[in-house]
Amino acid sequence: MNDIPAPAGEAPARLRDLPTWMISRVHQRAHGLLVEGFAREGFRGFHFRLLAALDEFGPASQVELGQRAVMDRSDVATTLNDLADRKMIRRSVDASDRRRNIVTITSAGTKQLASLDRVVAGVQEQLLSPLSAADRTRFLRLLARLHGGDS
Amino acid sequence: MNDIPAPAGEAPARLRDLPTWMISRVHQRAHGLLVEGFAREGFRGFHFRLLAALDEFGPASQVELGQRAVMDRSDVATTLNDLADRKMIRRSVDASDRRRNIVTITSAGTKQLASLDRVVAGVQEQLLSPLSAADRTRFLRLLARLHGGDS
DNA sequence: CAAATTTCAGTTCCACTGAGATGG
DNA sequence: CCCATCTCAGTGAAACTGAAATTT
Repeated sequence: MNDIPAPAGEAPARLRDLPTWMISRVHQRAHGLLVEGFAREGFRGFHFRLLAALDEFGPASQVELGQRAVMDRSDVATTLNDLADRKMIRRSVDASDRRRNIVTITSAGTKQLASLDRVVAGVQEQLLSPLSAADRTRFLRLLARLHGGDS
Repeated sequence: MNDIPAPAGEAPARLRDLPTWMISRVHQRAHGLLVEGFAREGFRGFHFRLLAALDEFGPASQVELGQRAVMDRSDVATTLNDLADRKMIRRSVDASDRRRNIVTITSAGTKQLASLDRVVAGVQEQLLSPLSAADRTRFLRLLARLHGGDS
């Protein structure tokens, strides 16, 4: 995914010092750690996102889940198929609108989510490890202001 | 690339508050702005990265360029083909090792690079616009410490 | 009949891999 | 003979698109 080891400090200053470049590099690293962590448990980020949305907001339609977890409708469908196979979610038809599936997290799903939560927490720790607790707070506050600015 | 409008504040707190999530969102936004900006000039990020590396380090082999610009050898080859078609770089065989191409930026390339520099600067400004000058400095300093921690 | 939801197949885009060609 | 470099075709993953099936 575009990360060649790149002996530190070799990139042109023109790139190296760009905010967008640094953000991109940090993202690459975070992404890699997450993929690796999830894979160790046999999952992917999409699984986590959907389980987290279900856990936090309760049963929901697939469209709603897609909005919550910021996922394409198509990826929601295939990821839910996968989660259903593993008995971590259950689908039932919405009685009040039979076009709709109501997706519910199972207890196995809740249990797995707790385990993935630990993976995710470990990655945050790993990623932020160069910063002191106070600096992490400062960094995250600033990051939140950038992030909040998205539409 | 995974960005569905997502009415603000809908994501689960479990995701929304994660450093990795915020970084990912900021990266998506930055990436989108860059792609859009480069496209307006008829280029892509790869073009900019290679031109910047050439401008900063002078003529180089393709392998070297790949390391500088953090690009796959294959992407280097095809992107250079493109830049050569547009007369922005020139390839010549290294006399001391005829397996090697020496890639040189042309004056047209230098001129185009200046124009892409303006695009890139505009994106940095846009991305960081929610922060004051002082906060930008703080943010970038912290970001650099995370970024530097990569191997 | 028009609109919404889910699903599936197909497309597109991107990055990487493997191997051939050239040369040291 | 083996290694390095460049190139290109092919592979695989990821996300999106279009359309069918179902129901409102």
